[in-house]
Amino acid sequence: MNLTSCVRVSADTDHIQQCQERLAQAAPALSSLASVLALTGNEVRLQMLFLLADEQLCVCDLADVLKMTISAVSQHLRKLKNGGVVTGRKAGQTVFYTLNAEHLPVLQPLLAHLTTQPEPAQ
Amino acid sequence: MNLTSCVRVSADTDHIQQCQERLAQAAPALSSLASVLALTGNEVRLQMLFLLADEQLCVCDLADVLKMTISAVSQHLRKLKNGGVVTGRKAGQTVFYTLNAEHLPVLQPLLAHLTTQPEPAQ
DNA sequence: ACCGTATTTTAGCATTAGCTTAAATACGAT
DNA sequence: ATCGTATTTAAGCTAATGCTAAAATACGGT
Repeated sequence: MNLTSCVRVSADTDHIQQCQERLAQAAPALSSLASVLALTGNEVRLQMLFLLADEQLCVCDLADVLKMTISAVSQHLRKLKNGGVVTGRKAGQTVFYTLNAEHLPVLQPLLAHLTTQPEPAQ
Repeated sequence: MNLTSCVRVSADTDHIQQCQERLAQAAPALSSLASVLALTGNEVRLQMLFLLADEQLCVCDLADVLKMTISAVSQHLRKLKNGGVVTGRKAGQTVFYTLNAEHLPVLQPLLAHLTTQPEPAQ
């Protein structure tokens, strides 16, 4: 049969449409948020953001701390930069990265979960 | 040469170690957070969570609203369920999904960004 | 100008993600 | 028990992700 939806009574079209409208209204904010979250959803990048929340760091520093290739670190930073999450400031030949103000409202509550002592889960 | 780090003076080992310790301390919370964010970082799943924050929905409803295959929706829900983000309650033959309390502290501030009118970016 | 350092970029590869299709399971009604 | 509906699962395919290795760029010092 391969129906794309159920036949249940409760599937009233009004309700479905109402949901779709709510989605449509939130759409731009939602897709912007999703792309920021996709960036933070990588463990390496989340570590970077956690560190950058405290102080600006250069590519070398991050590579040292994370024990990763400079190239790999640079590629992550590029993604974060393209996503508007971090900014690179050049000082001589080294580039210092900082959290970008644009998405701080999203980032800060997230990073807050990492500094507060998570109470023993019981 | 292919150095894994720079030779700069500012790369003092103490500082690097200090960062590594901060990371190590946050590690468990950080990797847990990263996996939740990876789940929310998908646009389809973020839409689902946005809808589920308002009311519980079944697989059919979500498929209708999102105009997606039931199978695709079900697979997204499985990921969310495995990640502890949603819970499925069975009622007859339909399964209603709800946001799980466990990760609400992370989710709610995120979803809040979607309901508040984002002021025109200027 | 040349060399060395810091960073970025490219190409290539292995792994993962998300979808489709089709089959399998769960449950209710008859 | 059988049939139809709701959901899950499995297999397969394509596209995206994250890494490595190597080349390219940017910049300072000599």
